[in-house]
Amino acid sequence: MYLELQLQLIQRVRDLLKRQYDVEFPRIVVDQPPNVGLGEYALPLSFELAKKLRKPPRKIAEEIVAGLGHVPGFEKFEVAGAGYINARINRQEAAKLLLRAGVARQGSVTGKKILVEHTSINPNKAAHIGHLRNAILGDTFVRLLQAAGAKVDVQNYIDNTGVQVADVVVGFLYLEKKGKSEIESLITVGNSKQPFDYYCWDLYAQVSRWYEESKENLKLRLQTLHDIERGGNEPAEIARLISNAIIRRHLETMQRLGIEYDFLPQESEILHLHFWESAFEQLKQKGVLYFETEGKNKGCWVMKRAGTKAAEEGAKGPDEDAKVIVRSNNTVTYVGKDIAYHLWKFGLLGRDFGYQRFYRYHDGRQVWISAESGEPDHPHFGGVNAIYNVIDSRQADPQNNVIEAIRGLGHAEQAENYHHFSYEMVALTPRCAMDLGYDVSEEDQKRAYIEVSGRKGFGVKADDLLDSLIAAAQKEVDTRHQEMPESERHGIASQIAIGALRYFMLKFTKTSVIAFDFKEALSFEGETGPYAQYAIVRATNIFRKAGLSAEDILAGQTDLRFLKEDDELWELWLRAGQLSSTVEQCIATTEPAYAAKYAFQLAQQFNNFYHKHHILTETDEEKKTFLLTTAAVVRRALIQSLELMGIDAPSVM
RNA sequence: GCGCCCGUAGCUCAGCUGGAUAGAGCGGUUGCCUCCGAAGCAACAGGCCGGGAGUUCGAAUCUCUCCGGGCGCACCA
Repeated sequence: MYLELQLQLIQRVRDLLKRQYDVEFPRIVVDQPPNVGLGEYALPLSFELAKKLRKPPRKIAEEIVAGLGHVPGFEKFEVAGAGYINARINRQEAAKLLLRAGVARQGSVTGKKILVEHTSINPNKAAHIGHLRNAILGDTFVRLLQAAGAKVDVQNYIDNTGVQVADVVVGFLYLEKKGKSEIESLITVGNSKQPFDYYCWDLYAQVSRWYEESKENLKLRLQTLHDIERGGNEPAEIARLISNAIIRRHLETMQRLGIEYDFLPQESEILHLHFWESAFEQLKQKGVLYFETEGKNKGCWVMKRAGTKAAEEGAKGPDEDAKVIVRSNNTVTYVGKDIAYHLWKFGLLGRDFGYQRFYRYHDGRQVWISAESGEPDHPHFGGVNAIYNVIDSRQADPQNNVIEAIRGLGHAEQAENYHHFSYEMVALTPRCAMDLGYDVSEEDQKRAYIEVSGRKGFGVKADDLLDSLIAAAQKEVDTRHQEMPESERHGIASQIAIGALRYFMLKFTKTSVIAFDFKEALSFEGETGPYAQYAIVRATNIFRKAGLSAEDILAGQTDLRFLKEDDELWELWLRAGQLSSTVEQCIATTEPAYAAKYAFQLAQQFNNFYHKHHILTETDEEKKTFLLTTAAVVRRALIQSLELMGIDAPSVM
């Protein structure tokens, strides 16, 4: 509701400026006045116009107000302060809009086909808190795009032929002397003391230490890596076995959080289906790559590194800054493979994966995985308008190189629609690390935070964290709902735990490093998911107690005149009406944290309202109906805002 | 050396496409459950917005510079 009116207002002002002053304003800034008593929109544009028109801002503001006349949906316009133009919404009309706020999405991404890649954990160990931030950010962004009317494919890239998988293969073959069948029995549920991804977590850390013992050990690593890349040998078969088992574990872990995928493209197929050869031809043809004949990169195919200045004509010597794409031994680097993969995403490669069914969710949704020869009947992936890669900020350089390669091939539009959804890492506070029993050097103890490291086996596993959260939530539920059957209490505890975890990962902006702290993450009070869930439960209880359904109340009649008289109540409605502007804001800035902020603030305002107005004992029937409608409108907006973040609204708490 | 990110209340963070009195949560102090559930509400205390200079009618927000912290810059992925 808020967004629609804002767009209408901007259009009217733009037309007026053109007509009255013959000026074009590319971007008209719209703020909100400090309090709703002054109106719902504030336009500071007269200040900027003052220079151009050589008139005092107040004078300009007055002229604009006079020129605007009546705008549908608005009550009036006023000049305030030194020259603000404040716009007042017609509250009753706006409220009617909000009451029947159907879906009718109309946003910047409506109808677009978008690919979001997230999670992309190396398939060699259990998922940890850093991976959770990635997956939760990605999944929430998917939900935001879908809410705005986009068609979204969710992909989880699997680097199944890289060093990390090779390391675990080395661990099994040379440290534990285990063969295929023994590994198979470790994978099979019931045959091992711990889940396979946990087992590999420890083995991976062990191998990393073992490498430091001798150069010989490192040789085995390289040899194993080459075997896996080539395929058709025992290490490669074991790698496939491990990778598939770990991917299943990751899918299960993420499923606990309500995170699902459509397609798992694997590096093995990018190699074996010769995606690179096709990309290489294009890159050579367009001159994006050139063969270096001197300097340190002699004998390699290289490209100009993104962000570096183009070498001037007279510059002597080779561009030592260049990024190597094909090594002098003719093998292709990671960025090279990534270029090919991203050409595929945009449908520019001229090749496709084979597809096989891999995993099926309870709701029937099917996850596909890449294969050399796939099933004949499969959905089509790739060939999208825009992509978002949820990848941590440390990979900004390689990501930019891929973008520049695509631009260099002449695909300027695709390069513009290639978004590196960059976020900062999750780290542990030294305190937290020591509590977990890790040895922390004196040097590290002085730091604000220590990076999580799979290689060192240093971190908090996703499943462990979720288990602790569920246990903590269940303790609370148990004391409040002794009458409930255990399974039901567990279900609610899970919803609360997921709410707490997902909200925790979303409340920080992407650019902020999360210094993980158990106390904060395990909290259900204050700015948390459960706080917002609790507000919904309170609203639900009102309707339950009154024997009414919130849906019926929304469909029924109510006297909206109270909105004219009470600024606080109107503010609540207004906030509820800002849900779609929040979605747009999140998408435009690729920042889901705004959705978290919005949900919390709305819940806060609702709790305030709940405390102030005792609805069920209200004696004025008209007022009572209106208050019930208010609760229903806010409840619906709260539920929708939590849905955007993948957080359920429990029936009770 | 070059590039990116961060520095706002005791702690953790919002606010940064310049705009009206700098916000929240936690922690601290103090109130509020015969009343729709207190996982809640209210109040108080707490800030040269890292330092300096500049642009502007106006700067936490933009520019420059310095200081402090983090992360990148492989013929690794």
